[in-house]
Amino acid sequence: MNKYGTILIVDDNASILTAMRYLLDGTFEQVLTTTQPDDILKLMAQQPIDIVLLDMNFTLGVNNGNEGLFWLRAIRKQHPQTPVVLLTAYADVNLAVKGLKNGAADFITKPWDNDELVHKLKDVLDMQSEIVSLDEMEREHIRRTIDHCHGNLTQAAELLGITRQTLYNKMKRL
Amino acid sequence: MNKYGTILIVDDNASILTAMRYLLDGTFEQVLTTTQPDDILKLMAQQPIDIVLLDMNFTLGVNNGNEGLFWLRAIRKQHPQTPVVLLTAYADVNLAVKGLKNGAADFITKPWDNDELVHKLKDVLDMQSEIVSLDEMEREHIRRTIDHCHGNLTQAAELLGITRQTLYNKMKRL
DNA sequence: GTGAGGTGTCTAATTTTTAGACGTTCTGCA
DNA sequence: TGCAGAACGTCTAAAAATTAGACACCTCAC
Repeated sequence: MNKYGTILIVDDNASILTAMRYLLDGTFEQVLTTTQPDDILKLMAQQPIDIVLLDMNFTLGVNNGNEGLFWLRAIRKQHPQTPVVLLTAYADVNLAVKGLKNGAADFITKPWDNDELVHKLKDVLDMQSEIVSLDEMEREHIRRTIDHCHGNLTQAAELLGITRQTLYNKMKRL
Repeated sequence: MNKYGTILIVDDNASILTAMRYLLDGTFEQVLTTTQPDDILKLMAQQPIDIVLLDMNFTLGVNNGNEGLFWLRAIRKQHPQTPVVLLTAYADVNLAVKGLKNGAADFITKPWDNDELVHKLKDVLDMQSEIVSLDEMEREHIRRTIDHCHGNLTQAAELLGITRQTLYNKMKRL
């Protein structure tokens, strides 16, 4: 079975980290953990992290998840390509929704089901690893742009920063 | 004040449609409404729709929102670029979350606040209208791909479907 | 130490993009 | 209805980018 790279787990409860490490050791090549959210960006700068599992309920400071959202945004800002999965209390769906709208890839409620957790993490990584060719990306973006301009090719070309003729070329090539 | 194009509102309650039409007439150039979800794709095929406001609680058939999710998916499949905003019952956050994960742009709970509704719709449209140049999109995708390959340029070039030299060129041009 | 794989650089041929021009068609508006 | 501005479709020649292929160098695992 292929392993899934490096995961970083952030939770202020050390025993949860131990449980997680034990659970995920077989799935990931490397499992990093920290109780200090301040360490997140430092760790991510030191080495490539493939996914972050972030607890939203820090007992220190305000307990409304704002701190979790703060760190989520900080991670997203520095590493927009790294998926972040949230851990929230079972009741706190609202917070999870806020998290999703701030770019989290998914969320998991505590207490969690081990199999489901692993499955969700794998899903997220499988999803985001679909890197497409530059041509394919270009095609898709051109299609979106033309659609956005309701078919006005002149305007679409201008938005795309290319000449109208080049847009014709690219469309002909399909 | 610039108007925001065409909105399509889908709700099986005709009086809600009337209220919506009255509310949104000043904000949108054209307000289309229907009580028949079957009409959605037909209408969208006939003319460009800029945003869809979709009720999730159809009284006909099952009332667990599955029908709403079904239509959301149908819209997303045919028109992945058109934002869909969901209308759900106040209690039904779970359904809204499912909707967001199925590609909805946002959701609004019934009963709704008029100002908030208009504001959310505008937000969604302002957001998605950020079409970037082809170069910018290319840069971003290249950055993501290289990151995904942890810096292995040969592998990144192959994934992108271009030669290594071309990747060098594009990176030099920044 | 050696072989596989990645890097950085080069060349010459090919392809793409560009600016600019032209007449035609569409569209909004008076 | 007719007009003007905008978009369309097509063309040219010059400039720029991409390509395949080659070469020497590095470094890491075995």
